[in-house]
Amino acid sequence: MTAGRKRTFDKDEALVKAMHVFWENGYSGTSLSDLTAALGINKPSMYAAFGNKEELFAAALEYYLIHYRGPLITKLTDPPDAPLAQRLQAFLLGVVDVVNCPDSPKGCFYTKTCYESDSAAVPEEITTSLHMIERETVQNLVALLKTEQANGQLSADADLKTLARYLMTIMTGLSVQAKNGASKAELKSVVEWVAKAAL
Amino acid sequence: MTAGRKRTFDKDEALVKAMHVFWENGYSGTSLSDLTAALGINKPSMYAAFGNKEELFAAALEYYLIHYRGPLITKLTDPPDAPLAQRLQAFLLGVVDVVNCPDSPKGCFYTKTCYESDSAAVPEEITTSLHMIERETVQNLVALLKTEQANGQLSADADLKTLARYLMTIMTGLSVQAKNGASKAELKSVVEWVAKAAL
DNA sequence: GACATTATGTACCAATCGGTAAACAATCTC
DNA sequence: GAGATTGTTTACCGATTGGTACATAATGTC
Repeated sequence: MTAGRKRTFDKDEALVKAMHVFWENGYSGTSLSDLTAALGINKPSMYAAFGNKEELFAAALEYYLIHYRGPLITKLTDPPDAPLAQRLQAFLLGVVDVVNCPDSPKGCFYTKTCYESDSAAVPEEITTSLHMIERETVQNLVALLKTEQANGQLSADADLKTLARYLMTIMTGLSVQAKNGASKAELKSVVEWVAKAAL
Repeated sequence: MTAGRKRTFDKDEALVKAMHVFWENGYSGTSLSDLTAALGINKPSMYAAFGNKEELFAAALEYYLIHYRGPLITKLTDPPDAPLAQRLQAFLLGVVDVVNCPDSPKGCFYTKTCYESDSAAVPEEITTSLHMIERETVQNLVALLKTEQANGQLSADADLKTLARYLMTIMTGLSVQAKNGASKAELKSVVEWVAKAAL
C-alpha cells in the first residue's frame, strides 16, 4: 500500500459526472465551479486528481469515445455472417440509443465538441485531437466497406468514400435531431426508412 | 435629419462581422473583447448600437436565418413545376453551399447554436427561441410535403413526418460533415447519392 | 509513536468577464 | 452661434474565470 490520506471520492465516478457536465455545457460553457459543484469536491482535489480543466475534458471525452461510441462500431462488423444492410441498421439504431438516452444529455458529446472546436474557445490540443479522430473514423469506415465489397456485400462499382460520408451524415444528423427534440420513436422511424430506401 | 454625432461605423457591416465571430466561437466562447476587436469599435459603441451581448447574438442569429437559411427554403417550392425530387436535390445542394463556403466558418451557425443551447452557457431566451424555430421548421416541412402529396408528388401512404425528419437529418448531418472537414465535392456526392437512392 | 506521504479545506491570486459612468467630440435644429 | 442630442473614448466597476499556496487532516511504513 502507498502511504498518505485516502481519496474521499471515487475517481471514475467523478470522471463520469464531469463527462455529463461537459456533455451538457460544452468546454467553454463549463466553469470549474460547475465541475466542483457537480463532483462534490473542492478545486485542489480536482486538480490533484485530473490535472486541469483541459486534461479533465480530454479524459471525459476519451471516456465517452470508449464507452459510448466504441461499442457502436462493433455493431458494424458483428455478427459477421449477417448481411451488411442488417448490421448497418443495427449500428444506426445503436446511434439512436446513445444520442437519445434518458440518462444522459441529448445528442452526441463528440459531435457537440467538434462543433465547438476549431476556435479559440477550445484548447488547440483538443481540436487537433478531434481532427485525428475524424480522419481515422473516415478511413476505418472506408476500409470496412472495402472488405464488405470484397465479400460481395456491396457492388463492385459502389462509391465507397461517398457511402462512408453518407453514413456519417446520417449518424451525425441523427444526433442533431435528438438534440433538437426528436423522440426516440421518430429517430428509429428515420433509421428504418434509411434502411429500406438507401442501404 | 436627427441631431447628434454620426456613427463612425456601418451598423449592418458590424452585425455581419459579429455574426462571423459568433459563428466561429459560439455564444459562450465569444467575449466582448473578441467582438470589439473584430468590429473595430469600443464597448460603449457596441452597447449603444446593439444593446448587450445577448441581443447582439440574437440579432446575428436572426440575420443568419434570414440571409443564409431562408433562401434555401424557397428552393423547396421553386420552381413549382419542377418534380419534387429535383427541388429536394437543389435544396440539399444549397445547404452544401452554405455549410461549406470559403467566405464563412464551416458548418451551420444555427445548428452549432442548437448544440450549444439547453444549457446555462446560453441565455434562456435564446434557447426557447431556438425551440420555437425548430418546431416551426418541422411543421412547415410536414405541411410542404402534405401539399406535394396532394399534388401527386408523393405516394398517398408516405410517412410524411418521418420523411421530414429524414430530410432534416440529412441537412444537419451535412453541416456536421462540413464542419468536420468534408470537402464541397464530397458533400455534393453525398447529396447526389441521396437523390438517387432515397428520394 | 515518529515520520513521510497524500488528500482536503480555506483563502487567496492575477486576469478576464460583461457592463457602465462620465467627460469629450461631432452633428443637427433653431 | 447657442443648445440639444448623439457617438466615441477612457477609465473604471463588481463578479467570475482558471489556478494555486498553505495549513491541516488522515493514512501508510518503520
